[in-house]
Amino acid sequence: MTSSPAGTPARPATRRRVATRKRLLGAAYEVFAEEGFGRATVERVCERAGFTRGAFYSNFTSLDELFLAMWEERSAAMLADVGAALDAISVEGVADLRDAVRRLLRAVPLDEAWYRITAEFTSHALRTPALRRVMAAREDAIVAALMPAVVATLARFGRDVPDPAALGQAMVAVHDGTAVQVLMEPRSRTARQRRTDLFCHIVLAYSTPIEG
Amino acid sequence: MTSSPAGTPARPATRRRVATRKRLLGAAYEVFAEEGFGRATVERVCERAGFTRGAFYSNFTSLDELFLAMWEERSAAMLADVGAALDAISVEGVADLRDAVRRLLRAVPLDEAWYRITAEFTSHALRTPALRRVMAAREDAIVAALMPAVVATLARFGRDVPDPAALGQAMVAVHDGTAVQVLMEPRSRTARQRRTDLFCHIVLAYSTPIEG
DNA sequence: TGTACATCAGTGAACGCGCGTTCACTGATGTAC
DNA sequence: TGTACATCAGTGAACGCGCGTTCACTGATGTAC
Repeated sequence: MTSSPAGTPARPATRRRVATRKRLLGAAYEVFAEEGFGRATVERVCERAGFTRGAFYSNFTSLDELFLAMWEERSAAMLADVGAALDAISVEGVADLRDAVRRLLRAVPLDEAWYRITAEFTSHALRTPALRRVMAAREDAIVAALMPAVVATLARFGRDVPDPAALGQAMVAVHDGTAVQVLMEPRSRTARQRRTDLFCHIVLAYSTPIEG
Repeated sequence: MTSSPAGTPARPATRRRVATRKRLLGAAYEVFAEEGFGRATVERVCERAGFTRGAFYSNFTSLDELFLAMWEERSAAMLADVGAALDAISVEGVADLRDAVRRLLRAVPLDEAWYRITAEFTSHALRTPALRRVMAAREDAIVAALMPAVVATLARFGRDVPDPAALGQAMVAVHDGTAVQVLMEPRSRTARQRRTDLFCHIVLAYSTPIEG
């Protein structure tokens, strides 16, 4: 996934280069979130990062490449965060299922900037076959990484999940679908509460009581 | 919602003008779907419609205005279509609840171009307060227009819906969330089937058996 | 129905701007002694 | 640790393109008789 081809690139270039890449990736995050994918330009990203455009071309070959690199970095980081939060929940004491769901949802940050980037990436991926595969792979990775903790937590409340993959896909869909609603009406408590309700319903619908 | 201010504009301009607007709106639909919101240009839209750029400025003041006009027209049309399909379902004989859900989903076209435009609009709306309101209003209209038929159909299967608004919001969220999944993996039957399953679960979770 | 005229709607050329992309160059960084 | 040198990384100027926006103009459309 990094830009190094077959041969080992020894050290990942110089410190300076690493720092420059990092600043460009950070600037890309902000600019893509603010302007949208189509409106983001090399010029704006470099300006935000405090470089001239030449610096960009010395590190990336296209905005697409930069966007993808940024997205992979961020989504991997977010997956790790959520995973850790989930593990914490499954260890900590939680009162009941609804409480567990509430904590789970709090663990997934409803960051507007990140959501915008996701939406942009989705649109773009629908237009670009290679990105579709990247996105599908990421979703599989998310489901694979998170479901064990979800299943474990449900087991502690006496519930078995016969088809974890189906529950995973349902949770991702419901998360995405309700995230927009909540972000569109940030003040509305109703939207947030209904989101939690919906998650509880899903979790119950996809699990069965363990006998004994 | 149309561009006429307070005073009645008598005839809606000349036939020619009406035809030009229509062609521009159609071209906008295609170009926005293909290029994305940020990459669509006045030049491309006019080229697609077979006009020079001047024609655009004679009819609209900005791409934003054209986009919004197009979106409102299309989403209203789609709402009407789905409403009609729903009414048909609630009248026709359907075997069971799952069958009703399956027909309902078939009534909502999973058109990729339209989905892209929706995704673009969502991203854009998140960045533009005025558009947020437009989008929230549209969602309310969708729920208000469709729920009566949904509730009626459920009643025919002996189920009561205590909170139609909550079910409506849940259905919209699940529709949007699963639509991406299905469009991302168009060949996968699994995705489609899980989508139907999820809808069935939701419908059951938000309704209760009628006594007697 | 046909003709003459007025108004309207889209044309196409012009201007300028922002940006993508390249590249010779310079200052920063790392290495060898 | 300090110095000399080689390489590397980002600079900034230059070029050109695509596009937004304007506007005088012309051909199309509608109206009055």
